[in-house]
Amino acid sequence: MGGDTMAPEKKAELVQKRLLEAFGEPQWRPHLDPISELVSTILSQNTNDTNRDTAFDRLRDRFSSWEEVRDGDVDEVIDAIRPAGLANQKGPRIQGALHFITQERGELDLEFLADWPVDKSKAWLSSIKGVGPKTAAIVLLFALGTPAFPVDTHVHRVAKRLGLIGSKTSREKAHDELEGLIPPEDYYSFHLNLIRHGREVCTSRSPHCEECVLRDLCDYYRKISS
DNA sequence: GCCCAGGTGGGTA
DNA sequence: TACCCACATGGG
Repeated sequence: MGGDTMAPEKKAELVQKRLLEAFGEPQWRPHLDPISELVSTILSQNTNDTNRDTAFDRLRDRFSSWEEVRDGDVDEVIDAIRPAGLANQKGPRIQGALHFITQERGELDLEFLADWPVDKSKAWLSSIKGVGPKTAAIVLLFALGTPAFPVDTHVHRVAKRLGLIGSKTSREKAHDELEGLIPPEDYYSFHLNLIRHGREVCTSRSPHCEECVLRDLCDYYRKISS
């Protein structure tokens, strides 16, 4: 109670605690190298994990390296990634990103970003067409272990309902707001558990089920129950 | 058929 | 700056 008067930092701390109790500490999954993570994340945009993985595997099957994807026929790339949807956009964007990195760095590698300030890395990645704040943050957090907090549709929806961010805060702004609410060492677990919560508990279809451990903190719940 | 899925860039006011 | 929209495939 009093969730609406609680300071956002305090509420975020409580949410993190409850999520850890409910789901545990997420395992650090064996992540992809940064280039593969970037391609995989572009493929994942506005689609589901199954379609992303199918498209990613097809791409790896048809090309033996990212250099070949970069220099290959765009129609072949598009055809390979068709299962992910939006292939006509994602194909050229993937090739464009690989070209951009090569031109800027002289090679197809992103490890150098681990030594850059996070904000600079974000800006650099976001300057690539097809790479927005979410994709940039995923590459930085998952593949490079850099403290960036990715905001996807689940994180955005749940964070708004909890009042961690304003009800009209855009997804883009939510990145900065949420990064200020939690310690960087919590980004990984908070991100994954918030998404798990958004997928399995407070989904867009069943926004407030009985077993939600965050009910008393949820502005949306208070709204619909008053 | 309809809705949703770990977004982004371009256009418009 | 802040909305609005096209983009496209697969599963429930």
